[in-house]
Amino acid sequence: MEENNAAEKQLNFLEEIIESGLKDGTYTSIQTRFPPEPNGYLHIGHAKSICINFGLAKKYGGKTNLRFDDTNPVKEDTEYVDSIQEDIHWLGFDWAEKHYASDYFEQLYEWAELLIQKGLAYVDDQTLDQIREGRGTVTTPGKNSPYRDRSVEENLDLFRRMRAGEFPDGAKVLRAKIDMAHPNMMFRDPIMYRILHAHHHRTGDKWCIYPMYDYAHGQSDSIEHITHSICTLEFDIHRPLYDWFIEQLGIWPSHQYEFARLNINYTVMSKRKLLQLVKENYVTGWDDPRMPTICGFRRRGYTPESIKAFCDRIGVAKRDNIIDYSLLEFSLREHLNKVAQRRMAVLDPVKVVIDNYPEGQTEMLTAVNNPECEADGTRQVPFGRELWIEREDFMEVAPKKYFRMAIGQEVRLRYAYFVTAQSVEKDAEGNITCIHCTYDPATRGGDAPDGRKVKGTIHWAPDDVEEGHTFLENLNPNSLKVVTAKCEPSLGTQTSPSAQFPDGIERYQFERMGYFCSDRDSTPDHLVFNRTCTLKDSWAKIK
RNA sequence: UGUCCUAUGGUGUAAUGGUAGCACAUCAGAUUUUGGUUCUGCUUGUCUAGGUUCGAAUCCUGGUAGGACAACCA
Repeated sequence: MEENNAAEKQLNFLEEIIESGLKDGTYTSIQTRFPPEPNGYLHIGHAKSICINFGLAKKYGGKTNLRFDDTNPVKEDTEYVDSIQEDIHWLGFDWAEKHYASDYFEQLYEWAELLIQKGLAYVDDQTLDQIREGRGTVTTPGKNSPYRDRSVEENLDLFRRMRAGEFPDGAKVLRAKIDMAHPNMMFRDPIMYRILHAHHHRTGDKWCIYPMYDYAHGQSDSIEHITHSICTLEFDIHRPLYDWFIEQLGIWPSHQYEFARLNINYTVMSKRKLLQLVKENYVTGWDDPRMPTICGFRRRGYTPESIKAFCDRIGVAKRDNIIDYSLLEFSLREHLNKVAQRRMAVLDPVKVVIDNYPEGQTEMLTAVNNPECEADGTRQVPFGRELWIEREDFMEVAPKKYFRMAIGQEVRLRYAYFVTAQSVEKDAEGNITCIHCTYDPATRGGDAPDGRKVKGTIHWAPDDVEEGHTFLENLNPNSLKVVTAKCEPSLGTQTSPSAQFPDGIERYQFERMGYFCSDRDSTPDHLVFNRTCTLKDSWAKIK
């Protein structure tokens, strides 16, 4: 008990902040939010943020809102708002309230007029380049705009006319009046509104001025009484401005906290780059199984549980990090090992003939569905004189420590018999086309009554009259590899997915080969599986 | 030659002035009708130089290294 308490005491820095605020009465419950911009699909990095925001609220009995940060109509689309909601639900989270920053446009506008009246905002007529130049650099101060000292009346009039659509895009902006020499660039009269005659996915053509992130985010948090506005490190420098708007407006004070974003080695985690992969057709879509998007991982066969377990393991801190991809795979295998039923499929088949097995005979053998879950029971697999094994499971001459099939080396065909290879047939190029074996009828099921052992057990698939009716889409990190495989018939007859997978995606372990899931392109006549990941392979290291 | 953030094994993450722990990875062994799973064990770490203290990963100062900020993006 004490040990458990000690373990629970190991809090991340956000949990510490929350607990101390709860303890000193700063707030009695917490409110978080997940604030995606609907300009792309969610990726594994967003999963971390989702787990933090929803997870923290759940842990401390608070609530989490979903808020679309839709302040830039030219990049946003309803396709993205739909996919984002689907992905959050698939991960197993649900929001207390759903909002859009665009719901607050009117309020934001009124607050902008208030700031103008307080002499804290002005309309600037400078061009984009002039503004950029006037801002200075990180090491040199900026210069005041010649329009900086317009009267409150003139600013109000101009701003209203901006809203009324009297000016073209880029003609004017509304700026906060702070300090053009401030060492934090964010304070050098940041732009609050720009003119954009663009159709918004929710507000249509109602507006032609749109607020900038810095002018919208904190106030949106404030409106929703977000106690902990959690974002990534690059917004750290925005926090003083976030606080400034809230203070000048005198509104409910939300507070922002920053954590280090997720990086995974070998993994592209930039929305912009992922968009490019899709737009330029390097991949088949946002849900291409090679994409690190949530829908990509879903199609690839990852489970929500494994992604959440991963997010749990990586922790939350403020230092930059690069997580080993192997940690993601570990979390995946950990879950799938427990719940995925086993099947046998031969991805790179070579023919085997058991010469002393009666011609024309077939028999049914019993195979365990999941050794990790007895309740999953068993299934029957047809066995006959001719069958298929993996090409890499045979060598004419076995090197040291090679325990698979070789001439004269007895191996077990899983759940079937001990067999010994005797000879091979080859084609003109010298490729093996058929392996001739003998079997020991006394070893039915895979055990020898005389107690003798074999070093290796290999999987196999029965000979199939319908040539190549099963396909496998086999995923490599950098390429799409499609192979035609042989598999046991039970795979084709599966009609209802395991209760373990409420998302309706069938997932299996193909013994000794890896975890695979049915692809949405799969049909009863033409099964398509995606390889989710391989099994750990200690033989590959020995080789 | 600015402001801010960060620095603990290979990778992450704890230790909140008192024995540097956990996970992944790696390596070795045991078990195994999956070279899977499971189990056991090993190796590897406080950026640096001072200071405070009985005692510093932790507090202070300087250095070094990495990162963020100069969109009318979020």
